[in-house]
Amino acid sequence: MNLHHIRARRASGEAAAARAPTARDEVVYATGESALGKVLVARSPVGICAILMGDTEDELTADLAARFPNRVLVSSRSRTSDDLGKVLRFINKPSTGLDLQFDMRHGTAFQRKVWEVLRTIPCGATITYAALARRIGQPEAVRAVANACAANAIALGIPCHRVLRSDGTLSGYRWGVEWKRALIKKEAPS
DNA sequence: ATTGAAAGCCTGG
DNA sequence: CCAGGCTTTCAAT
Repeated sequence: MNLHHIRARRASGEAAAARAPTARDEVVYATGESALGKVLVARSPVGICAILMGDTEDELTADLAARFPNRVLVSSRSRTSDDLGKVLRFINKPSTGLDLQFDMRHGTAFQRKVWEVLRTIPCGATITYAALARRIGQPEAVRAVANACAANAIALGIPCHRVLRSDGTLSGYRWGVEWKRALIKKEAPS
């Protein structure tokens, strides 16, 4: 295998998907304005690795930096405009879905199990923490499941806003319960 | 109906 | 190893 092959595999993202993320994997990001507030979208060579919400750009980039401490962060509107567009469109009309590839390599094995199940919850539907725990085969790990939801960096893409308490009430949300309430309302079947 | 405590289990420090 | 969390269940006001 020569240098060209190596370069090609790196560029394809497939090799990157197989290995653990390294400092060589740039994280490219940009922020935008949605109807509900500011949003940040970030991608690695593998896919979208973060979708964050917040009130100010500083807050958003600080959040990103905290989640990816030893990666090179690159602000680039041009390299993220497609992604950002999709996310903003999704917020306006969630029923259209979010067609993006995700990079969930950060996250423990347990967390990824939870996130995978979460991705199967369709727009307009909700699930309970207890049911989520059952689905991953660990019915007792309810509280750990909630923590896994809280650890999710890919808001909207991994729809942890569709998780409610067993009594049907709205529970916490990393980005504030107001966002959660607004998203669920927007997704509710008319 | 409310409140409190304990259980159960993954994480980060 | 320990403390704590986007929970849940159960017992006691």
